[in-house]
Amino acid sequence: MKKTETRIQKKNQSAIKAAGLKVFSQFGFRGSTLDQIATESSLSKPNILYYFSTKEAIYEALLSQLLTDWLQPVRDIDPTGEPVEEILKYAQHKLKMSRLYPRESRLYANEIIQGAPRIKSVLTGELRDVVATLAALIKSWSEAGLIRVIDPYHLIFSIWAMTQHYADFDVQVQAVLCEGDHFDDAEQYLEDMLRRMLTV
Amino acid sequence: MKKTETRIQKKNQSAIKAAGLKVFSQFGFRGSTLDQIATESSLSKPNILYYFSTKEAIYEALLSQLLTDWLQPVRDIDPTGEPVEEILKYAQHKLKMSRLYPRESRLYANEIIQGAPRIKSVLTGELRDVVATLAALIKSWSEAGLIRVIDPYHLIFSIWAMTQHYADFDVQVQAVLCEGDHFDDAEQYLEDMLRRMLTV
DNA sequence: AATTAATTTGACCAACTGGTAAAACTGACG
DNA sequence: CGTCAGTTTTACCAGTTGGTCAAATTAATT
Repeated sequence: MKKTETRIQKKNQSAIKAAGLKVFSQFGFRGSTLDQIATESSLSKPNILYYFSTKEAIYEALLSQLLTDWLQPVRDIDPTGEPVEEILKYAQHKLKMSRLYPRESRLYANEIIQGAPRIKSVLTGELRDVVATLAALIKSWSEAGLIRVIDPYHLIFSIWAMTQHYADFDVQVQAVLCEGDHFDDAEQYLEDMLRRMLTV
Repeated sequence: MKKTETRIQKKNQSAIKAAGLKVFSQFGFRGSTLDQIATESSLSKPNILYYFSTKEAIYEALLSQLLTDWLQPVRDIDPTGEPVEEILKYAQHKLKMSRLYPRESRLYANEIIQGAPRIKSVLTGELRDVVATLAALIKSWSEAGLIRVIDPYHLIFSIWAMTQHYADFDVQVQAVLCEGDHFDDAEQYLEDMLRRMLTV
């Protein structure tokens, strides 16, 4: 039963998490060091370990919060709404998250690429269920003739792949195109693609 | 002027590269250790350093070979061929590489996510040029009325994103769907999508 | 078989790793 | 002011890291 969270605690914990996000998202769990996080957060290493008992605790705090935010937009899809618009809205939300929180996206990408050792149970549990529900909804829409017949799972994968690409592969996008923000173009392209794929 | 490469040299160098690929693709450069590569290749650590002077040398040997293989399919696109089929063929080739060489894909993904510190010059050089040429070709096709008007760069990005997704995020795909090979379904989905996007 | 070149090993190192312990400091509150 | 929980620092540790070196072993050549 915790009640009092000092103002200092709040400040330092969020500073550590911000620094951890920066470091972990770039180098992955094993490639990151407490010293980097210490430098980045302007705190001493033992001081960090005063708030988080281990390096892993920081990483897992970040991951668990991430997973919550990650799945929410899927749950926000309205089964009674207009199908094409609902899917479009979801894709746009996902793209906006890539734009606003690219580090979170890269942190997640790193974890998955490394075989998801710390969140595999969430993937086969919560994630799988949420996606199964969404896939069933999409299938029911296409059976009702509201959208074109389409493999719901690969549709979802394509939305994930394309939206996250602009966060995870940002340096490549920046290298191929000129430097700058390309999310508006990406959104337009994505909308065009999804409308083409979904309208009967 | 090298000519004689011992049979032992060939065997060990390729064993080291195979082990390095396995380790680096999972943990990234900083998260991987020579000891892991040594164990994986069944060679002693000093023996590895007899063939590659540093850990970085192994990593860079892998990366440079990868970049060559990576860009070739783009160059193989025939400007005089049937546009939709050429683009489709390219996407299928890319997907097949994800299927056959997922580790290479993850190695590349790791490098890019980490900011591409060792290949940024290739990205803004060779890659950018090759992609610019392809984008110009696609644009000329759409101007000639052979394919629908479409942003060539984001088309390319969407192909990259979707094909690489099945290699890089394999654990997630396996978790959401049942275990098994989903590349055939992915290919079908991708073909459907590209035809919808490209046909006038 | 002898000699030479190529390969492998064991012992070692300095720098860095995650983490600990206790002392020293700080700030809120009676 | 005193006190005491909350916070920070200094010094430290054992294990791991990339890498070296010379000696020992093996393979190729004469």
